[in-house]
Amino acid sequence: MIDPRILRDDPDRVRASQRKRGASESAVDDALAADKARREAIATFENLRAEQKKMGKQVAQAKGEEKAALLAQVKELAAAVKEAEAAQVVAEESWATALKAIPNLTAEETPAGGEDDFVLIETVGEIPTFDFEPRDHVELGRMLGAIDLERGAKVSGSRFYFLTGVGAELEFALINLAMEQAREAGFTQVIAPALVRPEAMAGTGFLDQVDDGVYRIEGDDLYLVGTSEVPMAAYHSDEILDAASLPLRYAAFSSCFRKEAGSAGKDTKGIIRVHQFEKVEMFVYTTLEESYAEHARLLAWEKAFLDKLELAYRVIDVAAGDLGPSAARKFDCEAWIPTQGKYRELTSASNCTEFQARRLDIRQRASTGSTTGTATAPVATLNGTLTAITRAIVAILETHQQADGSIRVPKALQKWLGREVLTPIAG
RNA sequence: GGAGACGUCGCCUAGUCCGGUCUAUGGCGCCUCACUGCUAAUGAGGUUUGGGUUAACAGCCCAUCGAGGGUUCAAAUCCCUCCGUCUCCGCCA
Repeated sequence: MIDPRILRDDPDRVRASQRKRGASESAVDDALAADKARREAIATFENLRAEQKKMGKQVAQAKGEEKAALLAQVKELAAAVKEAEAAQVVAEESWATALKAIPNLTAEETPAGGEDDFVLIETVGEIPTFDFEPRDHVELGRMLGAIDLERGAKVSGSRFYFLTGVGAELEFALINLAMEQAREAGFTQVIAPALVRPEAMAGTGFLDQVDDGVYRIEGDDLYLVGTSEVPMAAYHSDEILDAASLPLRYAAFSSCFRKEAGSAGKDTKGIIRVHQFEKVEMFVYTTLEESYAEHARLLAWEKAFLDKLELAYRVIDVAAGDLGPSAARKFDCEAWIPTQGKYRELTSASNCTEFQARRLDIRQRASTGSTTGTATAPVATLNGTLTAITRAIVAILETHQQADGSIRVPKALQKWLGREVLTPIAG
């Protein structure tokens, strides 16, 4: 959620952000009104409660008739306190609801508008050309014995697949390469749970997507994560971190599950859009001040990884309307997919500033204490994909294919794959 | 899955049986100051978190004893539900 103080002191800034996203400006006025009502309810309750406490002490000391008289008096007060407290709870809840309806404030640099209003930051690598008709990843995967879509559908349904043989090997190689890079950059490697409680989902802003994006486990109040951003954001929830320990950098591996209910008919072929895949996600806790530089670093690490895969890609500054509720700014890296003739998202880096940290109550405290006490402040959270397996495989197969359907293995992957070329096993 | 024990303001801990003087005890750690060439030791003070009010990180007030309900004039303390930890049993990669 956004900083309630900014909402109160500078509502125009929030309105401007809403405009940029194409989101409702009246949400700002609703939240402001709710804030006012909340503070009034708090004042009413607290005054009554203070009086009740004072009288309670008199009751404890009084004896006999005096006590009986006080009791009768304070009983009435107790009813009023109860009522005021209930009113306060209601006011707090509607305030929280109104506040949570407002997505994160967008960064100044974030372009206004929707999906097509992104700003191109740079294009890297040369778009591959072929002196033969390139095959798509479905065909190549079949020839290599790497991707089994038919049996995926038979066993689990559409948008499922088996990675077999070199397909499975490719996944492990990509993960090893990603984790090697993460380790060298100082990240702590993590295997994260793929099932989380509703609070974790809500804290990262994904619970709203529960109908068309997120799987819920029937009978248990658990959700399958769509990204390890969820468990990693909730990892330090309800904690106060030592400022000296920041930044905390994690590289988390987990399976990711997505319903894709809203994307019927999109990417129905192959493994571009699937219900389950594995991913290595960078997740960073740092200060708000440092978050902007860290965002740039995450992007640099993503680019370094795509460079190792020897892919052609572009980097875009995603427009406000396409950010998702948590992010203030987001860079997508999109790799060229030859048979589609366009760039497709492979990785993505978001700066969520304090938005998630406020929801999940993750704060920092300066390590040098003083007598006047140390102030706490929400941390900033950022996330960036190091590698999302299925799309990485699509890009690698299609980009590095040769006329006979064999695949030239990028140098950095050779060490982990143990060979320089992947050879078809079937025509 | 069954039985039991437990959860107190960084860590440990008193308090819970028998509700009010709990404005939550003490120790450790940490912070500030004093003393001393420096450090250590010693002494004094401070040290949960959030919110309201406010010019204020001053003062005052409210909440907070795992979380949420309930009983009561009054709950760390009594009752219920949930979460978590530990021990034993059963099952199982």
